[in-house]
Amino acid sequence: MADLPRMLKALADPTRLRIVQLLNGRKELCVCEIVDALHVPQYSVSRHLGVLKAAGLVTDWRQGRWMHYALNPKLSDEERGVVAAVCVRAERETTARRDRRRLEKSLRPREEGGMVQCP
Amino acid sequence: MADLPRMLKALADPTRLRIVQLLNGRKELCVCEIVDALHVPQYSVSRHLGVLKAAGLVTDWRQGRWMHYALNPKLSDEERGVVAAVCVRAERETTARRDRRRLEKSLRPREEGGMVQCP
DNA sequence: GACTCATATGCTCCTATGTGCATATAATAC
DNA sequence: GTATTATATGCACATAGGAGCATATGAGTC
Repeated sequence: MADLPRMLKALADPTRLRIVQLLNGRKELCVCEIVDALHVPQYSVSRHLGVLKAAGLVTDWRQGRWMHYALNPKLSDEERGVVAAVCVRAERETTARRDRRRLEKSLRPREEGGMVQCP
Repeated sequence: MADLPRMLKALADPTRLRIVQLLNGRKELCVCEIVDALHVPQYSVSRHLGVLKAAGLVTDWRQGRWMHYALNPKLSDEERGVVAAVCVRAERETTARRDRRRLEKSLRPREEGGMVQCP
């Protein structure tokens, strides 16, 4: 929540934009899934998630060893509007499709195989 | 036009946000009108307009001594969507109302008085 | 307890960005 | 030409931001 410039600054980075796109329309993701999807170092994803959180764009919670992230449900309608509009525009980027494909790939085994993944 | 992070970064500054808000829904403004409305040094407004232009958000053209700025008509629908959503959210800021009021004030004499203002 | 997995963070380096001042440029008027 | 008005820009400074590496923390497992 809070100030718009901070929120826009948080969105104004290619990596963070890709993260927000993945989270948009999805309930939640844990860090490792984002790392797999983006092919970006873990420390980088973690840092960027920190920025998004500081800007009020996402919330996180712990479940066992996994940290889950989701778009902040407390965002106002206007703020959701901004995120939505940005995501629509971002869909044109070539990375969008690719990230989603990789995400699905890493999501499936965790969901199918009953292994204790993100329990 | 072109890349989204650049566009968002351009929007991610309080002063530039105020400028975009003033331009949004209006045909055009010249620099001095913006300076009057924002109460910000001329060199600052000029610099910020440069950033907005470099990001493809605005276009400028000269008319006599006046430089006119307007939202870039070449923005795609998706990009207009972003700008619109941001402006909707920005309306909540207290500065929005104040800037517009000051703008009207400096606009009126130029339009009424037939003096050669922004000819 | 030791070990492993998932994630966060301290540190350094480098680059980008905003501010303020003074000054340059560009167009017009005289 | 000089003067004036409107706008842009060079420079110095301070500060923020991102990348990369190593390491710390936290939660389970054995």
